[in-house]
Amino acid sequence: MEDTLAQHIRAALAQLPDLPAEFDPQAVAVEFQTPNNPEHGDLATNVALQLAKPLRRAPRQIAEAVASALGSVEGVAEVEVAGPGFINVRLAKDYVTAALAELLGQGERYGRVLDGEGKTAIVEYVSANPTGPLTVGHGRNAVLGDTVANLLEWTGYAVTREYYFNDAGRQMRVLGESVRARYEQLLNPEMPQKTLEDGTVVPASFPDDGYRGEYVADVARQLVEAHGEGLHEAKDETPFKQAAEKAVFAEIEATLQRLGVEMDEHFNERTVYDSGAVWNVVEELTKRDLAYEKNGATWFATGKLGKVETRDGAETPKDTVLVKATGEPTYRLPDIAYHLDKLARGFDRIVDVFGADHIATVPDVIRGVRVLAGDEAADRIEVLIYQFVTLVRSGQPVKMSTRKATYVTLDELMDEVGEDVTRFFFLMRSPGTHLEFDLDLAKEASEKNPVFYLQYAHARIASILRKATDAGLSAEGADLALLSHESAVSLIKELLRFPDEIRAAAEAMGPHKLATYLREVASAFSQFYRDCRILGEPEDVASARLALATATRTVLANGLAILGISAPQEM
RNA sequence: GCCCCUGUAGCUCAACAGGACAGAGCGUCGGCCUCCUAAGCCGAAUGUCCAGGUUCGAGUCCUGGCAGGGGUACCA
Repeated sequence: MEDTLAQHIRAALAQLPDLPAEFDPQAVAVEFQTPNNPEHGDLATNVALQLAKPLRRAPRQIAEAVASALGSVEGVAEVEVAGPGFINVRLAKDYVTAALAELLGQGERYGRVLDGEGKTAIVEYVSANPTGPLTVGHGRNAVLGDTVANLLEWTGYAVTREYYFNDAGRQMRVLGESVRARYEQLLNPEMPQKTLEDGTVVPASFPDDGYRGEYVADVARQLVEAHGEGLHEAKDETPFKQAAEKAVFAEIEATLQRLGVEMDEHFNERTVYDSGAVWNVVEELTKRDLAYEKNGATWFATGKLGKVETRDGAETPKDTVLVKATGEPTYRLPDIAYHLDKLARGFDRIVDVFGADHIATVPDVIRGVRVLAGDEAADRIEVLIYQFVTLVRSGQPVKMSTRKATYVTLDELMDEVGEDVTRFFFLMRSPGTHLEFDLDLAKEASEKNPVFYLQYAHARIASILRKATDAGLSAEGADLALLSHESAVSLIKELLRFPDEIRAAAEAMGPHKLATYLREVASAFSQFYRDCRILGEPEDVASARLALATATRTVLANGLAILGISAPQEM
């Protein structure tokens, strides 16, 4: 519809007298919005206002000319010029009912759009190293990534969900050492102990920055059961590390499954070492004179690529370390190789979901990719940065650290508030805003959580449909033109926005937009429910209203499916 | 110091690539169940951090402050 109107508008513009020579009506971008004030019609455009300056004439004058050309467009009931020059369009009733019939026909496919048809996308998310259970912070990442992946699927993309991890770094070594210390302690409870700065009492061989979570001792216990003292002679922490990795990954997997997150691929960072891709990056950069040795380390000449450091108002080029003097690469190097790998796999869109602490590192990776694979390739990478989650308990912020075990796990959160609430809580806010998670509120007030509002509306409709079926009513062949009540009409219009809302949420990578929209749908339904009874009405009216209820359930169910939240039949 | 993100109702957050009187939830106050789920509906109150600027029009863009978070590492 919007495209049709846009074409008519361009045609009308072309008919205006005395157009400036450089003005091309076909090039005009015509934007429509759905006004928040119903008095302003169903669709509104501000083209006349936008064009006032280039056309050098009054906006209302342009608007009048355009408006008069839209009146005859099929499906348009009324066109008016309002305010400073807005063109407001009201849709014809039969256009609206025809669209509703179309919606009903599509059923569980309703809302799918074809923007990405035939294209592929990869979304990398979670990507927690196996050093401990997933925490609330990982939860935001997991749920955001998963939902963005869903949105891309609904917009036509074939999506791969990938979990990137590193089990070879320093963190893992410390974890292995932590397990070993606990293991030794189990074998010899009398062994010397020490007290860490936070008061924890640990075996003397426990690393000062070791992992203190209970799961570390659990792994140690399992090792004692399986091997007895057999590992006592191990020459390094390797067997302990491997046991820990296995146990932690199993737990992570279970947590994700519970959250409704299922990955397609797990990508081990080691892959880009084993294939030599990492050293290839260094070599290629060196060839281009963009990498060099200094003080025993290998540097990426990001300074030549525009990276600067500002101090006291003076800008100086800033290079970046790729390989430390110890021979150990920094994470940027494998990250570049990993992104080249994703590009080589041919994805049209490459989405990374990162916490705010990655903001500074992203540009380095992009620079590397740009140099080695070109602009087109680099532009295929999109990074969704989300701000941190602040946990609040008893009105106090909780400092979280996996090492110190002062974290709240995702499992604990789900135990307390449920999986649906957990997902919704992470999705209802824009990724760019800090998320304050008040545990007490989430626990105590979980019944008041907005997610129940959506689920309630769905359950209510399901109940009505059951009763209607029992009463022998059917929506089949309903005369939708009978839906004339104001509440019914605005509900229909709300439902018709669904595909656009999905597109908007996908483009912005902002699932919260969909969450907000679904609330509006539920609200519109509640009003319809209040004003228009179904059971007990004359059969033709009941049938039409039943069709509208069915359509509403479709939108709620499809929307909740995208958000990964259950749509209950009863509550 | 410098860079990035954020600052909207008592609290937590929306506001669709600047658009027409800034919207929800929770909380507060007041109404509504002889009728399909009251986990609901209806009504009331409270407002864009501060100072400039651009624009027909600014919560949205620019400049300068102030506040919170994150970066600025041969940690991830």
